[in-house]
Amino acid sequence: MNRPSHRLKKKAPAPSVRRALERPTDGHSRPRRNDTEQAIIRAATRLFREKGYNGTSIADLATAVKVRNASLYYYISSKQELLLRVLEDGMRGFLARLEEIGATHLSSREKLRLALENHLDFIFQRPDAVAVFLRERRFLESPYLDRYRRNVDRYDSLFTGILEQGIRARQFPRVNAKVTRLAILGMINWLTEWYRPRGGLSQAQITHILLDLVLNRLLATGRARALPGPWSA
Amino acid sequence: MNRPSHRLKKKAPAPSVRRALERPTDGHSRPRRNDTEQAIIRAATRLFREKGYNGTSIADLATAVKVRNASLYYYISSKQELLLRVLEDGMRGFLARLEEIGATHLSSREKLRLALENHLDFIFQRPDAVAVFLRERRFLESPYLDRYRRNVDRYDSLFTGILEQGIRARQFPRVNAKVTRLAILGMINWLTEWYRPRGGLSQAQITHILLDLVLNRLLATGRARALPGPWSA
DNA sequence: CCTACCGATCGGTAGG
DNA sequence: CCTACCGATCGGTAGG
Repeated sequence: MNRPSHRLKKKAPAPSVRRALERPTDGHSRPRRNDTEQAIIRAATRLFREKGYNGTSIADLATAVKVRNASLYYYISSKQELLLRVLEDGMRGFLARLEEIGATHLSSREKLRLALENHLDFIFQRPDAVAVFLRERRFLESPYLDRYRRNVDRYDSLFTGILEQGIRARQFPRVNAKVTRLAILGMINWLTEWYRPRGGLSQAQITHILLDLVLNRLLATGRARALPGPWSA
Repeated sequence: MNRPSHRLKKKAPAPSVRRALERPTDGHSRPRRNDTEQAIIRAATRLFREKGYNGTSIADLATAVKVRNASLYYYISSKQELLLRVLEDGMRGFLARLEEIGATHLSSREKLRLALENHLDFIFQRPDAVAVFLRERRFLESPYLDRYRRNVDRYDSLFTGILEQGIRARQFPRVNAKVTRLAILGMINWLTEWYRPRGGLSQAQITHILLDLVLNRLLATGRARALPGPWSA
């Protein structure tokens, strides 16, 4: 494959000029700093999911955002810091909602239902962010890791709290809390590996089936067994 | 940090010589080709799990195996081929056993129990291989990917077959087979993310709890509910 | 946000 | 299984 000739001749307009030419002249033209920052984080999220953190180069990201490699360092200080920001951006809303649920005075069963719905909604709405969280956070190193670990711990402890409270209150059967928590998270998180928007099942169907599996089967108390839903066969 | 001086002086013995000196002079000294090949594949499995495929360099691997970078290419033809061999090495025994189980004339419930035990045994015995299979196989490219895909498909279809047969035979409740299969695999595969040999639970305990969750709760028919085991609370 | 540039490392080859 | 070597790419910096 031939190199593009402007690599050699250095005659073609630089990206910023090209963008200005392509941009509609309707007034709200120049992207603000925050817009570009957000664009970088979202593009990185998508690329990190697709190619992995270590498989994504700064050049890949610059191409996706349509700036020069070096320009990215106007917005981020390192690739590690970018990973941190991708993770925090992805986690923020999710964790806030889980905190709310934990703070209500609903029954453990209702809390768990809401927590699982929150979890599933999030996977459907930001699948790339969740996949990066699950697969790539292990590549975060000190000092970024330390700052981030609290988020993960908080998430674990909120979830565990709901489950253990429910077991103590006899709203759930006397299962092993630790393994059951991890089993439930495994069921749910595994969605990021197989869910595709054009698959045979809608988001509502999948949510219904999984909630039924967890609440009415895995954690059935022997009393309240729901009827099978329309999609359960 | 200072470079080791032999980098500059080129006086220290080369690795092969050093190994010969360190080797006990008891007769069975020189490793055979197959031994070295196997050592490479096992070291790669461990490194790919620890650092990811893209995070592991040929130099990392050469260091682990104690040969020069270039020497690895006497045994493998490319990093991609190495990944393929790591995956095949990890999958072989597992798949063979699953085939055996599928070919028996046991009930679906018994087949599923054996399939899950096989799956769990494998995670406990070869955690690195399973983790690499789950996380890194997506980095396998054509033409290696094509050759490998059949293994994955076979594994899926064997597992699905057992579950669907059991649902048709009314040995399992009328759950959605696809989602339930993925939920069970998620529960089990998630083990690779959290199991640590020095954790609070033994392999036997975890196996017992997870089998109880799947067979007696998730797939309870309403008739046979096992008593809670000694570790279930 | 750009041009210009860099040392380190990457996977891999030639030839023995 | 080694020495010697390579072109490409890596994440990142200087200076504007």
